[in-house]
Amino acid sequence: IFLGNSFIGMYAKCGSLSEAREVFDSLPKHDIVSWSALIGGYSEHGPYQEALECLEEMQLQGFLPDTVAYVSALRACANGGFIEKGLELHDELVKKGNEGNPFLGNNLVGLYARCGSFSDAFKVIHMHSACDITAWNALITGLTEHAHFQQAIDCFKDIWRHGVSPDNITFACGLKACSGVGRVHEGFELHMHIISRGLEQDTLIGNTLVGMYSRNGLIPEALHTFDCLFNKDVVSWNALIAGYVEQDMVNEALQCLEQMQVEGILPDVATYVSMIKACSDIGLDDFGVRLHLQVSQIGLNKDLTIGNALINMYAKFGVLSQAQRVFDELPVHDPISWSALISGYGELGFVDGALVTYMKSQEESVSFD
RNA sequence: UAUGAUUUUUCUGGG
Repeated sequence: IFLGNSFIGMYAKCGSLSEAREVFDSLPKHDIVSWSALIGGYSEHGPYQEALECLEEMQLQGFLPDTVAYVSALRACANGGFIEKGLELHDELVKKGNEGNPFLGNNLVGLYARCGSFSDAFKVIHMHSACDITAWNALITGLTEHAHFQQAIDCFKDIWRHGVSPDNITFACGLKACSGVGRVHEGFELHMHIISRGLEQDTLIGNTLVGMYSRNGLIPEALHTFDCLFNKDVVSWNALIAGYVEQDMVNEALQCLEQMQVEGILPDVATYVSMIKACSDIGLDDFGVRLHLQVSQIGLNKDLTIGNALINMYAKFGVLSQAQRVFDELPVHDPISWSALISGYGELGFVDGALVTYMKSQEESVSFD
């Protein structure tokens, strides 16, 4: 059963929920961990509703969920936006005497922050004694993701006043808040502060700095920060490349792609997505095709984000047959894949293709926003 | 000393 649980956990973590379910169903006996691993998978990758159903189901079968199972289910609520259900679960947990568990308070703050209920998030963080730095990090992240950049920055500064010690994740969150429109000055100040604390070589913080400058089109600053990093990983390169692509500096991006491999770092999904985007942006069709070939050789043409980028690229080049082929080779589609293909047909005046594709999407009940 | 939980950097369409 331990071995079975590891398999469930492994499949659940990489999002192969049907496989996880299969292993689960094939086990003669389950324990709390089997259920929690499965719930954890559904909470992360969906369908989120399924996580909650599992929680019910395990209780029907006589298992008493522990805090791990509950916290996983709470995460499903956060990801799926089921805020009411999340509160209900939280109440159950508190009733069972779990107030002292920091996972709980942290998770609740995360739930509120992700759903945009910031006054509630603040309330919990101020009242719940068991919140730690993780809760603050979640709050800053939530504010940033809802584009409340100044509030996120203020929150970041508040941490010191509350006597909580920031960790490297906190600094990354602060920097991300400063990456929002028009806040780079604060980001620069924070950069100086980070240097004064000797934290600029931290991989997470260093990469976040490169990303902040890069996203804001401050290429010289991004490049300088990048050059100063002792240990450049694939994320560092990706952050720089994304900046170049954004500025249409495709030659520089290309040089990065070569140089990173010279230095022994393999491009990953994010690298290829940026490069494919670069090709579609400036109409570099021959290199785009070469990239398509490359990703196919390593099986990444089945990756959703890469596939979507390729569909978009071929649609822009007017090669709908190839766009369709990439689409067909994808094991799963999301609304972005569908709309990239549909608008590709539409742009070129292939009304039939657009309509047929739209009809198919409706047969699969895809919803567009 | 190896089965499960909360926060974090780079990433996809159209506008």
